[in-house]
Amino acid sequence: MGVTVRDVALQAGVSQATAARALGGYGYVGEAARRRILTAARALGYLPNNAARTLASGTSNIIGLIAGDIENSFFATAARGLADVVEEFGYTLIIANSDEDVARERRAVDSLRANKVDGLVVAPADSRDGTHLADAVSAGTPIVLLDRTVRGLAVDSAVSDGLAGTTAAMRHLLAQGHRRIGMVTNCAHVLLTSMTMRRRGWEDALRSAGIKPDDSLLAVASAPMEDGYRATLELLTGPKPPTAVIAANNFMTIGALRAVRELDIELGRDLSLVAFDDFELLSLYEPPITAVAQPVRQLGREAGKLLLARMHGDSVNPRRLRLPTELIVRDSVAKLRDQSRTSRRAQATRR
Amino acid sequence: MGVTVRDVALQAGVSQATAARALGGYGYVGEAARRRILTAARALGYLPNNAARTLASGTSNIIGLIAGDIENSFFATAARGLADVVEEFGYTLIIANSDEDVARERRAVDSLRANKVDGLVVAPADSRDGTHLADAVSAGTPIVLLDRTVRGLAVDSAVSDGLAGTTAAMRHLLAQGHRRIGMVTNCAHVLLTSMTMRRRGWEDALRSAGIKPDDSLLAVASAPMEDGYRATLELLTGPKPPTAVIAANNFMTIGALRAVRELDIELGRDLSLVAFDDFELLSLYEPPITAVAQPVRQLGREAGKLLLARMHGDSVNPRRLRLPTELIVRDSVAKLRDQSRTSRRAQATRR
DNA sequence: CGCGAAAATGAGAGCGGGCTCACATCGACC
DNA sequence: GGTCGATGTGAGCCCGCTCTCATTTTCGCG
Repeated sequence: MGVTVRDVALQAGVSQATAARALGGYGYVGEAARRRILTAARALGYLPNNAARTLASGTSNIIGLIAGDIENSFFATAARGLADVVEEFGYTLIIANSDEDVARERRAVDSLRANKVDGLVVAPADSRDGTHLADAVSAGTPIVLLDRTVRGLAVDSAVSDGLAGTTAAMRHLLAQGHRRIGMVTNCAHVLLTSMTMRRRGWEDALRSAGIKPDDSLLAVASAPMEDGYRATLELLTGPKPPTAVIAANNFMTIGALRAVRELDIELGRDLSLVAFDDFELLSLYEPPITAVAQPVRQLGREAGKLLLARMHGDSVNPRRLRLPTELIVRDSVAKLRDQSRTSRRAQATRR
Repeated sequence: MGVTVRDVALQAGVSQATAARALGGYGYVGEAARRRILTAARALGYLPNNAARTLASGTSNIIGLIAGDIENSFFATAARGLADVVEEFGYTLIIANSDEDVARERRAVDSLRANKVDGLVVAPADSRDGTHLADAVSAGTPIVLLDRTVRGLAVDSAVSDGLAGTTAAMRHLLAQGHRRIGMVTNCAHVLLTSMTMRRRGWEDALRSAGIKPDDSLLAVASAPMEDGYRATLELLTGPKPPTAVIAANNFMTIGALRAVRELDIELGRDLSLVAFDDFELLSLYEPPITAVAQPVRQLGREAGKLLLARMHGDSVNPRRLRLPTELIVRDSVAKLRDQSRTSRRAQATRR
């Protein structure tokens, strides 16, 4: 079907081996021969067969990324950062989705390994189940964890400092006088270490402020993602609603905003909100939303660097990178006024 | 390194050929032998080597997607739809970015072809340059175009009806009395047929309303993407600004919103806006933004179906799917009042 | 001029699995 | 009992490339 090295060799009048060397860029090839070979290749429209190359050399120059959900802008951005780094070294990135489901993640790992990826970046869907990841590592496929870690799996990882980020957000809210602070998270908060950290940040901050964490202020979306709307709705219409809320990731943020909008609550006056994970539109929202920004692209980049180092034989102890977050104060957080506890619904407002 | 068919065969006490048959799911294999082989495979942790399989069979079970920019939620969503369809048939999706640059697109096509993808879905970055795509097709790699088409390239395509979408938006604006209607688009509007169609919708609608299109109302972002902010700023601060604007894609929309916010213009009163391509946050914006919604996920799905059909030997004439869009009326479009022509800046408003 | 090392080339053995072919086995049917 | 088709199994070539090894050519230098 396709043009092969043999065809090119024939055309250039050299042996298959020499043509392969010129085309593959290895070994000795004389200048004249090389030129003839490259010319012939161009004329014939030669394209290397990566499958053959992979089979023969044992290395594919492909790196796999297993994201929780590529539709989440977090992963899209991280993927971009990762691609930037690895492509610079001639690697191709291939992306798979786990849908935050370990079974699918396992299948993705197998499929990627079957395709002989040289390395794997994974956002693990379950911090307690990493056997398939350990298998891959012991079979020689290096793995770097992204955004989350797995208990007992000693591999490189690049995550953002969710604990510090949440702590900063909480301190900000507490400083404004808030005491009843809720958090909208998803049921995966026990499975994803990133979520666990944010939850812990919430608890710890409350405790060290002398407040007993009230689990009824923890809104848990039942669907792995995107169900933040319902959870927030229940939280805000409950018997003792919070005066401030932290949305634990960007899907939860969108869900929370929808709930807030539907209840006609005025953000930054009757309810304070901090979003974990910033994105462009949050700054354009009315009011602009205070957010904990993560260096998402950088996260992807660092994961790529760690992986490349590991692939190139680096054998130091696993490095656990924890990138700093930044609290971006905008207008969605208000000082707690006494009346806000009694009448929280907005009364005038839009249109 | 890895466990091979031979290892499994040895362990199961059969020939390599029989083990391969059982593992590969082809040819005749006795029930007893099959059972022993599968058991042995599981015990040994056998994983097929896709490179070898691809080399031998000439088919990789991999489908490639070349997106303009995976960070654009449009492509992320379309990718999702595409993945849904092809994974159901056992194909793996691999995604590449062209950054809306033909040269990169060409490299991506080559790389994907080198990896022996069985089919390709491409959002072509240049409607005038499709030689590399034609090459691929004539070399036997079926291609389906997504979101855009290429002049003179007779292949399947799945796009949304941008002309009708824009026409609907324009009709809506004209019905509200607007005459000076601008459009924020990007410089690629000559390269991307999707953009061209939207622009044409703008022109045609004006013409059929008896208005001569004024090119100074066409704001063109110079960077391929994301520069919509500057373009909108210039448009709105120019000598004769429009009373209504259509943002031609979601990056332009975000840019336009930033500009509007910065100029302190009140949307839905002093300026009307319609966004082409809807997304969740537009409905939560203040005011909610009127948008032309595309069936993005469906677009990806249809592209997948077209590709699968083509790969499975379908040889009918190329099908050009054009999915309908829907105008979702929200509050960012206002009736034109006379005064809006004289004083368009908001005078009171926030903070 | 001759020698040895470096440079250039070719032959050919795999890499792991698909696939063809030859052969063996087993019933079923006349 | 013999023939035939269906079923099961193994041997071995081939996919396109990498890579080792042997061989030839080139070239610097005593």
